Order: sequence, then C-alpha cells, then structure tokens
Amino acid sequence: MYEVFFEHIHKKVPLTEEDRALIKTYLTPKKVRRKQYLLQEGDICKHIIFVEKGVLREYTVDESGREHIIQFALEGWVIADLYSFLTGEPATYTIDAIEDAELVLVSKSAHEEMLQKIRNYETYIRLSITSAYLAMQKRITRSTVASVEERYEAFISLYPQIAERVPQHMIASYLGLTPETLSRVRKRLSRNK
Amino acid sequence: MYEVFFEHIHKKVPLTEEDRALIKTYLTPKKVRRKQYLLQEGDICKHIIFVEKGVLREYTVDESGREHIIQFALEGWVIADLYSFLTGEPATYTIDAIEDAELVLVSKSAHEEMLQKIRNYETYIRLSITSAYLAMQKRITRSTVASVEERYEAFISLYPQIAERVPQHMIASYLGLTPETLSRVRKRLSRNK
DNA sequence: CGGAATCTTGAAAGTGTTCAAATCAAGTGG
DNA sequence: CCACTTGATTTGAACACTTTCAAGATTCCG
Repeated sequence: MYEVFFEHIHKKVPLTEEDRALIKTYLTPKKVRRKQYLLQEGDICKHIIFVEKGVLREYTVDESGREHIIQFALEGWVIADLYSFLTGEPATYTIDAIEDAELVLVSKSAHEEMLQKIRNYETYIRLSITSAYLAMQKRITRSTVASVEERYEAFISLYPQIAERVPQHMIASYLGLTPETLSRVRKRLSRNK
Repeated sequence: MYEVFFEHIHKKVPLTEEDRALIKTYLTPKKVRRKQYLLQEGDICKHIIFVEKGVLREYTVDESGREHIIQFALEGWVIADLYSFLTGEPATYTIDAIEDAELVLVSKSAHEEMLQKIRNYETYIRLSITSAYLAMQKRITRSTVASVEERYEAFISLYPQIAERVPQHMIASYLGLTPETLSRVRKRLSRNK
C-alpha cells in the first residue's frame, strides 16, 4: 500500500524510515469507481489526491454546459483544486474518475502538519509544484506558438498512456478543441504518413 | 536598497533580522536600460531576477520570427527561465526590459545555499511558486473558457499597471492575438459602453 | 442484444489572421 | 526645438481555420 506514492516522493527527496512511518499516519486510502466525483464545483476541496492506480480528470463547465479539461492525473500524479484547498474557497473545478481508481488522500490538516514537522515533505512539495509549474508553462507556450497539429502530436508523445486510456473527445477538450476538429486533425496527420 | 524585495518576502513569511542580513549577502543589484537583454534564448539562465523597479518581459520567438510573450514582470515580481535555471539547459525564453529597471539577482549557488540554510527562504520559494502556479492555471482556464473580449478585460482588471505601461501589441502577444485583432476587440468593447 | 457514448463527415457560419496602407505618437540628431 | 525617422495603432478586404449543427457510422458496456 502507498507504493506508488512513496516511490514518487523518493524520486524527489530521500526519506528516512521514520519519515516514511510518520507520513503514513497522515494518509487515507480511497477507492473510487469510474465516473465517481471526487470534487464538485462549489464544494470545498478538502484533500490533495494522489493517484496510485487509475485515471482522474479535473475540469470546469462553462455557461453553455461545455466541459473544459484542465488536467488529467494517472498513476503517480497529484490532483486537487489547489486554490480551493489552500484558501478554503469553493472549488471552481470538478474532479472525477475516468477509470476505477485507487487513491491516497492528504487532508489539509495533515498537509500543514507535515509541512511543519517534516522538512523533506516541504521540499517534496516545493519540487512537485515546481515541476507542475514548468509543465504548465510549456503548455501555455505551445498553445500560442504551435499549430493544432503540433500540439496534438506533442500531447501524444508527452502522455502516450493518457492518449491510450482516455476518450478522444476529452483530449480535444484538454487541447481546447471541439471533438470534430480533433477528428479532422487526426485525419490530416494520418494522411501525411 | 532591496526594500521591495524584502517586503515581498515578508508578505509570505516572517524574517528575523539575522535571516535578512544573511540573505542580503547573497543578493546582487543590477540596473538595466530599456530594451536591454537579461537573458537570450540559447544562453543558460544563471539568475533569478527580482524586479525592484521597472518592467521586464519574457518571450519566445517562433520560426516565422513572431514574439510570444509568456510573462511580464513589474515591481515585486520574479522572473527567470526557471527550467534553464534549474537544469542548466539552454534557455528557450528571452528576457528583456520594457522600461529602465532596477533588479535584484539571485545566482544559482546563492539560491541553493539559501534553500539549505534558511528554512524560511525555502518556504518563501514554495509559496511563491504556488502562487505562480495558481495564476498560470487560471490563465489556461480563461484561455479556453472565456471569449477574447473577456480575456482582455480580465487582463486589464488583473494587471491595470501593466496595461498602462506596456504597448498594446505586447498585450496582444501575451493574450495570443495579433495586434490588429486586439485593436478591433478594443473598438468593439468601447462601442458597447 | 440494445441503448448510450464515441467518432466521423459534410456544409454553412463565425472568428481571427494576413497583408497592405493610412494615421498617429514618440524618440533622436542636427 | 524642429524635422525626420521609427515604432505603434487603426482600418479594410480577402483568406484560412475552427466551430456549429446535423446526421451517419462505429464502438463500448450493461
């Protein structure tokens, strides 16, 4: 239990056995089914969610009812409405499961205590958010610099596992396209090969 | 000297006088003129740049020579090609001054030493990058959910100082539009008021 | 098996871009 | 301080690309 979770931390910082044991006392495991919500817009985000197994997504719904996916999370990824989690404001995003999933939850109080008590936990969080920031920055840059074709291909090569396990219209949503446009983009790309 | 810098840190974490004195030993002041480069694509980003006064911008240039601004930085903001700074890889972004500016530089060795020696510095960095992450996430969300008009108005109300001090075509670049389109957007908006 | 979800395709409409030119504002050197 | 050059903004018309709406084909799942 928590193997993927600790492996993920271990990639960023070394953990002593005590640290590890202490951290375990703060964690809550959770299993969810496909389509199950983990957070709904308007709720307060009470946990940081770590994915041990399965796939989640985070998205907003605009006035006309369209979903805009801002993030996927599969094994080894972290997901939350961070703004809501940190401030206690209602969430603007919804999180649900695309596949049945096994998760590890970290509550706000657990998070805060660990930040204080375990220096390596703070370092882990700092490094994680830094990676997330860099990934997001690349994403923004690509969205203005690259063509739709290039953005799709970059997505496929960056996240092949997501592309395999997630329906195409959700990838379209993530890329900011309609499903129809993505379908046509794929057709164009396949013709040129 | 360094007033804005320390004020900015102080908003996130409390600093003892010793911390403050110690941090000062790691800082390098720098003045630059309008249009002067602080980092060029291909160089290695050797410093985190804190803006005491003036305005900087960070951008990439695509194959057809068009500039895409990914970030502005004015008083109290931090800017760098973080990926290049952290990994030592060549920078993909260029940073230059839009106005004459007074800066505070933190070198990589200074940054690393401070992270180790000053717990509050690590916390400050963690909180800063978290804010930057949240801001960027909102930006991505807006870019897919909101209309061009809404994005422009959101920009103006979020960053009125930037709108005042930066030429309009740079705001267009930041928003992912051509200068012509932004000009027309502004016209549409002013007609409706 | 059967209904729901997903993906594809077509035609029309909408929106931003491109290219060119005119106007306006600003900075520089004489 | 003016004249001149350069940069910035605006406007127009044609064009390119994505969306919208509708419908058909395919796949998935209970």
